Amino acid sequence: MTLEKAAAAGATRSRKRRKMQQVTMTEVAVLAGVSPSTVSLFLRKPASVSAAAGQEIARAIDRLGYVPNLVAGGLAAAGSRAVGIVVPSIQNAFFAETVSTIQEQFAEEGLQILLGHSEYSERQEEALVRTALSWAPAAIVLTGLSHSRATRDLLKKSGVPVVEMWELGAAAIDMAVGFSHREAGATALRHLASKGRRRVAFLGARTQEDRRAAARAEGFAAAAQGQATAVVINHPAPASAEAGALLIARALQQVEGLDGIACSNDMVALGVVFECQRRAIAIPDRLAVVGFGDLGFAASCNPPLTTIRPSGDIIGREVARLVLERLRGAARDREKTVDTGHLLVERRSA
Amino acid sequence: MTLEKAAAAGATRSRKRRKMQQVTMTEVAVLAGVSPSTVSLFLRKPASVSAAAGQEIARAIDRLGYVPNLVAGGLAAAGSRAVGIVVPSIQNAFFAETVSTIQEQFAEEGLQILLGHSEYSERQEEALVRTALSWAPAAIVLTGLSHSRATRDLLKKSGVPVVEMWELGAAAIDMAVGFSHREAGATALRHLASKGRRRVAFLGARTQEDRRAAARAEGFAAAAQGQATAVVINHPAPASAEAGALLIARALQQVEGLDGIACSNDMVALGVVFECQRRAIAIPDRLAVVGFGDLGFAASCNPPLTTIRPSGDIIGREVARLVLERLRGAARDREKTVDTGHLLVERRSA
DNA sequence: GCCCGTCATCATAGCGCTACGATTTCGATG
DNA sequence: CATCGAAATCGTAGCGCTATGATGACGGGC
Repeated sequence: MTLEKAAAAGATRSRKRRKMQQVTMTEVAVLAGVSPSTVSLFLRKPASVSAAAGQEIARAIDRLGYVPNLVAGGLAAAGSRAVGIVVPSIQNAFFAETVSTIQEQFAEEGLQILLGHSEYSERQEEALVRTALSWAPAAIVLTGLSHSRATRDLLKKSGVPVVEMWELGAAAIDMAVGFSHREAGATALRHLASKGRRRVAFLGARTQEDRRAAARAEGFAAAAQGQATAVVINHPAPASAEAGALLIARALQQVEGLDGIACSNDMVALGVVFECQRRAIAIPDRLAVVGFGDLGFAASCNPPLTTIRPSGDIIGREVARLVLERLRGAARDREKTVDTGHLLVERRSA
Repeated sequence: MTLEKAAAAGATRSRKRRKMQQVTMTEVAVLAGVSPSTVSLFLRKPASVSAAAGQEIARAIDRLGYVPNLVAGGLAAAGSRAVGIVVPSIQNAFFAETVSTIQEQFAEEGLQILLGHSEYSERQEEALVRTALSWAPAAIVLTGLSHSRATRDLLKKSGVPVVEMWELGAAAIDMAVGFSHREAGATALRHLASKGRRRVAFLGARTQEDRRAAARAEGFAAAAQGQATAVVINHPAPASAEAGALLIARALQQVEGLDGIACSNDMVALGVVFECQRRAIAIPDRLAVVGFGDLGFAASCNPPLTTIRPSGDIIGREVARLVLERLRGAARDREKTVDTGHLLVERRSA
């Protein structure tokens, strides 16, 4: 009996867990001569701690090199200061710009970004959302409005703020920031038509997967009614200059007297420009070219590229703003969508 | 017995905390008819749970829509399944490719990426590392070998595995994957020299901040000794086609009889190509151009761009491999550095 | 001098999960 | 059929922090 008890006690005592931290908040508290609660309070709301105590705590933190443990904090507070972001591709300059802007805005607020890319697959997106939710994130940012049923359910059930970006038009899960790609496509068509182009083509890359590129193609085709003869030509590979060269070759072959081109991406337009140089097709005289994206090189091109600017940076800023406002307690139905529009940047190519 | 329980319940009663979770592991365990430990074990090492129990648990998870809480898991396990990655810029295609590859590799292992960009500032890098460490990450991946003293100290003290990528040459904190930029610069010079170019220039963007671009410039200049007259021209803005156009204009003005150019980035080379088209300077006949990066458009250019491929994807793969091996228990001194080298891709421009 | 409101600080009880060691189960063996 | 070892399962004690409600300290008004 007594033996057993002693043995049990001994067993319990020998139980050791590896700590993850060398310096904890408690140690800071001890050194500062306050309680851990006060240290925690100081870290979260410095204003509600007296100046004297605050100074003491700050000194102790500095002296000990204390690094707060957000994992423990997140558990205790029932929610972490991380935001999950899922984009189709990190390598796509559009999303890179947006993610970059969001990260900047968040860094100031101490929010971390959990990033994933889905390769335009709803299945992968779902897996990424699932992982992100495992982190009890403060919010989740997705690209576009098309998601698997399971993704939507998961998100709704979790109650986490959700922002869908880069697309507007269909119903959003929670909040949305973006613009209508249909309209952007229509803008391209109208611009070409205004330049007297009547036999035009839309060159798309990966439109089976990229619903937004597909929407631009649709908008382009729809706006052509009675204005011009429009065809849509697609390439299954990701947008690239190479795809552009291939697509323009096919367009030239397919459309007799082709005189205008809209591309789903400036990279594709760049390929068109290169291929036209090779074939000595004058841009814009014989062929007008409109891009999409207003990527860095668009202005330096020969000729400078007329393109549609989606303003990925503004999208990023607005996404960050919505998330931040929600975190600061804005009502769930405060502001649901932001239309960032699109801008036709007219240069020389069309 | 009953009284005690009641008393305890009474004391606790008024205290309420908001739960972060609707479905917990305990509920899964109850439904599956096993203990929480077994569920946890199943989730981490399915092989060490009997097939029958495993099936039951899987069914319960599915039925309840259970989403594991990695925040709690991370706290209990003294370390999370997140990896902090800091790159100078997400918008830079080099790093985008590497991060993209790393993310793919990690997704399969259930590792999350915490991403930040430092804008080439050691101060910002330090802040990002500090935040990342707050997440008790499984590893931290940094770009380059130059970091603030505080960053190095922080990292060393934390004991977290560190991989520095995209650069080799100086001492690494822990592990490193990359290549010598000095050598890459030398390769560019040697290639130009082999083509008989004797009056050459290196066009760099942002070399005060981008130490790697600076190293390429140095390697280029050093290799020129006795081979050619080399100058280095720099532009303070980030690499872009526009910068390329500006730089080549300055180079042409500065160097009489200029016949060879190496660029710190394919984007800069693209600007050079455009500007030369405008000025009717024949590439490569009058001016040979070597880029860096082998970005998507390099092969479609007019003329196709001779460039140096740094293999950002291979770097990403190797980074992921080193991290994964370390997590699986490889010794801290198992393998420290991986040289991914660089590859001259000869096309038509030089 | 007493009461009360305000502000700063504190003690405590978990957040949901995992590691550890203990315990049980079960087939194989002598 | 008892014995043993391996495999499967379980009970428990935290991981480090924050939210909550309680306590103390202080000052103004009566």
